[in-house]
Amino acid sequence: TNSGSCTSSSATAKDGNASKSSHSSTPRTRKKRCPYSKFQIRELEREFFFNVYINKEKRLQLSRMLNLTDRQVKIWFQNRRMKEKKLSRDRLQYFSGNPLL
Amino acid sequence: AVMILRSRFLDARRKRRNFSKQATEVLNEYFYSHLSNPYPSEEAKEELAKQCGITVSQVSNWFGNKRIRYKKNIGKFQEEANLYAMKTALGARQ
DNA sequence: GCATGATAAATGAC
DNA sequence: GTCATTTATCATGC
Repeated sequence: TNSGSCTSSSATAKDGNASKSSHSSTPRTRKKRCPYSKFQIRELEREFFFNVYINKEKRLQLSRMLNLTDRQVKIWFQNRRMKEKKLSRDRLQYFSGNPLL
Repeated sequence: AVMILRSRFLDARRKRRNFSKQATEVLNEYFYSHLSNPYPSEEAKEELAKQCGITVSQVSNWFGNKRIRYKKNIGKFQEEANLYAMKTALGARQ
């Protein structure tokens, strides 16, 4: 859908530096939330299907392929595991105590 | 039949339905009576969920949305805040 | 047309 | 690592 804004054109090598300035007033901008593309999601989901925990090598490889940082891929897997856990809880609650069947 | 249930579950997730008036009432009462620290404990969430007839996750969602939307525009919620402050004050009198 | 509930990135506590 | 949370975005209700 979108193309130009979030695709991390720069900062591929080092991201999130300059956080050190420790001078009293640097609001250290929280990274703006940018939704990932369909392609990125598909590849992330594909890898998640094979293994819920991703190792460092695959993470680096995947981050390069998808033009994301290691940190972003790592965090995506963390969030995805939490999502899976919540889906399990919802499924259990939904199908439990069901008068049908 | 299983497929029916499954499909109903799958699209029942993002199909949003507004909470009942009473549920919103209960949630707002808690929120505005804990305005200095609107972070209910896990036990409080479970109690609120039971009272409102919703899940704990829905309670968490409601408080998350409420906190940030209140913070973003306190003025817009001033009237509502006064209303519930009045309500709790009256409730405490008896 | 916004209000509202749910979900998706991102952070931080632990 | 988990997990509650913040924030923006999405999808729907009305």
